[in-house]
Amino acid sequence: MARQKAYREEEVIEKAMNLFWRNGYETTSMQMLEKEMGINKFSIYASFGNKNGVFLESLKCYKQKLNILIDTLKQSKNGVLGIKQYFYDFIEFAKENEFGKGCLVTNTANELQDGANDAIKNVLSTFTGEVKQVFADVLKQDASNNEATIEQQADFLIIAMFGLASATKVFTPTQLENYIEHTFKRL
Amino acid sequence: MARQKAYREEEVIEKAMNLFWRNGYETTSMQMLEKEMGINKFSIYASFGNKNGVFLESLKCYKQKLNILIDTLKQSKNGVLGIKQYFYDFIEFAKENEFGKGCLVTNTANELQDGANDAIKNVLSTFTGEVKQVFADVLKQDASNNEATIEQQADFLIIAMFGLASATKVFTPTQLENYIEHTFKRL
DNA sequence: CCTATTTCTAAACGATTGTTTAGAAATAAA
DNA sequence: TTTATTTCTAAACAATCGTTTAGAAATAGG
Repeated sequence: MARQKAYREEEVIEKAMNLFWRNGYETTSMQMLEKEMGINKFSIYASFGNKNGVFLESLKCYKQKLNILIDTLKQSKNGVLGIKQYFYDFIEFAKENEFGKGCLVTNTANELQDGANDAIKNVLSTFTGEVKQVFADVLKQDASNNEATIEQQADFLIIAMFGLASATKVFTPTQLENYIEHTFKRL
Repeated sequence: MARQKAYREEEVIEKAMNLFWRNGYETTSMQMLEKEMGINKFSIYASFGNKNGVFLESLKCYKQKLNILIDTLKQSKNGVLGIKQYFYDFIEFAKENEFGKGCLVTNTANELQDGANDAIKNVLSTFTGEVKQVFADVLKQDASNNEATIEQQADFLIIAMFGLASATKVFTPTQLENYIEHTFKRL
């Protein structure tokens, strides 16, 4: 063998993920990634193939971080109140300054065009489906919900969550709180 | 005087607007604008200054189109049901193929970074404020609503609308309908 | 018709994009 | 210490970005 890497891939990919999270895919250039990750373009390409590869690994990294919130939701026994708490937890998770930076997945969905990379599209739809399933499982805790209403409520909540994620980038904390309270008022 | 323009600015800006609406600001290049608007780069710069100028005019054009829906809402006498109808009207307004293309304003808000153009930022916040005010005015039709609840409901609805606009790009018509029905169920 | 003025064509501008590459620096194994 | 292999630096790649410009084409007023 020979010379050894001067960086750990899990460490630099987390820095890349934060850059994509704040700036989006297109706005984040290889030059910015070089600077933020602290390694040369050569090393980036050697480790991740290309910009798309860096992004796909960043999505994995993001999912790991979000899974902490989702696991908390899975373990909650408060039914729909657990989901409400997840909404609040997400706001904290996405907080940057006064406003938030949204969700890396929904940000990407918003930015994505029709001709976008299929691998990325797959990650996005898989991700959304998984979260919706967790919502549905939690809603099942209330035995009075039949299958059809659970499906409808889960669909409603995943779109509400999608909207909230985008809203964190533009609306004030008070407005977001107001939104969550109204969303769960009669659910 | 001398040679006359071979195009009408209101016509070409509508084509530009549709391009921005479908593709976003960054993804839309001057080359694409040239092709879609049917005029040369020179003419674009002569008429609108630069890419940002084209975009600002496109936002005005978009607002004119959306104002038709908003005027309908203003004239409705059904209280919150008028707003619900506005939500449905918007989905139709944003429809492209199976999915929608969102709202040019909210798409831009999602795409925008902190360092973005101030003129654009102003248009966005002004626009959001105006729509929220229309929501509030309509909610006042129900005399049982006091000022505080009107403010809260208007805030809730503007975020719900913001989320719906983004959601049209990703979720199916059935899911969107489900979302609207749940949103207005107990309002 | 001539001239002044404007629009249009088409090429080029410098900067930046994502990606590649040649060669120096480093290090494990012989 | 030499050698083989890998990482790293730094420069360059072609393509595209938004923008500018020189000159041809067109036309209203003299």
